[in-house]
Amino acid sequence: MSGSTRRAGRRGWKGWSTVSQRVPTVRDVAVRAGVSVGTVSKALNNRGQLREETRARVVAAARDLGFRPNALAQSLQSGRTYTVAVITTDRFGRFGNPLMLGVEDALGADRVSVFLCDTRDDPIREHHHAQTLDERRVDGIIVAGRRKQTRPPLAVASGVPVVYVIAQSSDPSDFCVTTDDVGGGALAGRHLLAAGRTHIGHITGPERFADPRERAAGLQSVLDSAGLDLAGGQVFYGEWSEDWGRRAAEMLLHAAPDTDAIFCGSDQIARGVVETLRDRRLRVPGDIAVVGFDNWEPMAAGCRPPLTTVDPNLREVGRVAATRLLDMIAGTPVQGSTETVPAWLMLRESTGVRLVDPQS
Amino acid sequence: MSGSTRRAGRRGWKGWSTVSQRVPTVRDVAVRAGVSVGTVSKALNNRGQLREETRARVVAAARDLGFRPNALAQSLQSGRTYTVAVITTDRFGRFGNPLMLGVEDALGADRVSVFLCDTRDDPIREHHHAQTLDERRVDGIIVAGRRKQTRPPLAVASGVPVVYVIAQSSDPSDFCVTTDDVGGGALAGRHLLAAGRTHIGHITGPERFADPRERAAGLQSVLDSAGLDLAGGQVFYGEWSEDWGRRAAEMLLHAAPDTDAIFCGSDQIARGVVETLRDRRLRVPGDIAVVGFDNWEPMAAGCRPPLTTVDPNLREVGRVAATRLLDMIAGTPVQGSTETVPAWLMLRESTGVRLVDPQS
DNA sequence: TTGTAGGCGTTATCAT
DNA sequence: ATGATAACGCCTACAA
Repeated sequence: MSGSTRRAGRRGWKGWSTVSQRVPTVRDVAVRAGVSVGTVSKALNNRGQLREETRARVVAAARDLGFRPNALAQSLQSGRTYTVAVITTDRFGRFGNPLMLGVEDALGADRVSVFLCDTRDDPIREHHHAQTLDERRVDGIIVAGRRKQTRPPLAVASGVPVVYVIAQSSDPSDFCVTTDDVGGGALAGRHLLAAGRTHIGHITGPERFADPRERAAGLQSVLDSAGLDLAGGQVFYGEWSEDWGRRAAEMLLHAAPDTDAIFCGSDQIARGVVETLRDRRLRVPGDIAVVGFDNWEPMAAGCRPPLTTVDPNLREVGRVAATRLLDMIAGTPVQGSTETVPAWLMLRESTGVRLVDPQS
Repeated sequence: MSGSTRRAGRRGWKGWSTVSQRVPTVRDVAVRAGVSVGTVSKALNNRGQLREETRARVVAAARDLGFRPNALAQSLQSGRTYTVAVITTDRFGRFGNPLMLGVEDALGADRVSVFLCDTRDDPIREHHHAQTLDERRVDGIIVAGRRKQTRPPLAVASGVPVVYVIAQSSDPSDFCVTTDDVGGGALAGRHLLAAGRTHIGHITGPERFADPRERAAGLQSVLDSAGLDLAGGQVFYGEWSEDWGRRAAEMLLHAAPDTDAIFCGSDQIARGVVETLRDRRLRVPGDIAVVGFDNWEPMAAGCRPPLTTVDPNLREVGRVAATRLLDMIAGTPVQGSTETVPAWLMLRESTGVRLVDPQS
């Protein structure tokens, strides 16, 4: 509970009043240390020339008082807030998590705090957030979409650095960090080829999205180089659901009974596929190898057998985005207009890799 | 890209310089409108007595200049930042998502921005964040743990309202909002009883955690009232994994072959259980009904059959926590030291509910 | 080596 | 009805 007067606003405290314990300012520290406010500032920021004894006295006074510099006042005069915002349309969805982790990796080292704004796919909300962030004078903004698409630039005051993630701005001069879906598809394809599979099918999400199309293109290019055709003669586009995975697997096996590998556009789809295979008494990876996409741990690891899957490296995407943003804030011009982060392959058992137990 | 001098700090802009477009202040608006800064403030905030014509002129000037009030300056003088922080130990995990959604539900209406801080279960990190938040003068803090346990109070300046979520503070005077796991367990139990099941088993997570114990207690109390015993004669405590669900289901069926319902401590466990049941040619819900816990949509809905599951109502927990925090900030004393949010049951097919298609 | 004063952008009080 | 001015808390020239 603990409520007491801790603010300095002239309006004073409007709540129930308790002991009036003002939060200490440089002035209080100065009085206690028997010096002036200027000296306090210098002592606490290691600036200027000060006698060691004085500095120590000030530091001690600050410590005794529990002095915390007011970041608002500091920012007001420095013009830097050490604050950035992440605007996500993702409804705090699962893709946002690794991304945020990466962002914090990069930002945490720099004492930068993060405003999290969820637009819930509502342009009104987004605009509202953009305005608020303007007013708060954030140093920079990361705009994260969950799909590869082009979106209008964030309506924000000119001059605030913005980095787009996955969904890129329609303004070609804006900078964007994104995943490598073509590369991810190719990775899966090469892995299956290396495992000796030659009849590879592909089941994925909606064709109207760019992401699944790119993944399919990556796979296709690898098959082309190997002189192979897609099992079933087509990409099975559908939905991002387990159920689609189940149904599409039936279709694929019906069209191409000799299929010996299936690359899936998501781990959810892959789970559905694996379930159908099990129902049909087909062994994974014995008869058919399966590769997923996302490396969504609980989905992929919980699968039986555990799923080999393409990890789009979202955490790294977040880290890169934040790093570039910091660069822009510092004034270092970032080169290029889009940076693509390579995907990598998480090897589990669904493609026949036998993981060696380090214990044995 | 767009980088220009937009800050007012005396240090000036250290980056590459472009057109020097200062961000407009009340002063600029005042000049353009031909009035004084005080008048601008009144006009823009609808305060004091002003001629309508003047007000309009000021508003127009502000609009023309793209004026955005500097929130830092406002906060400095008002003592309110309209900013709260959510500190989570959850590594941005999945439980944090619905929680954050609820928090934003409550906060969004009030123009309050959210700092998101992830401690990654590291007390050092937590302390560091607490200090930063102190300096930023946030109006309040929500501390969210992912498990029901007692934790030391957040080391933060006295006077900042703090609401704990799920994990409660060891200081009994601190306020906490949490889930109703006993109630959730009871809900599951009553539902299964109502479905005519009388041999109900329970498979759940580690016994050392309070959450699974409470869920088990809730189920047990319902069984007691009905004069029934737990199928298998014990709660099957284990891990939060599908694999444990698979193994435990074998054990339970071995111990009590007449089991006709299984309540699982998580949706992941439930998926494992369902898989084992399918392998054994047992129909769900025909032979055995299954109830999960979490209502983790992709897990529960992707299951075949879709999983009836207890929804711990995390979004509501977040909403309540934020609402109470706003109350505390406003000075309204919150009553009680813990508020428990009721769980509810998401009905799907794994307990025999036949969902009526609204189309037909 | 230390103190003084001005300003960051805004709001509120008190003159006018 | 409007203007001038003093805070809010801090930092940094510049003066002492």
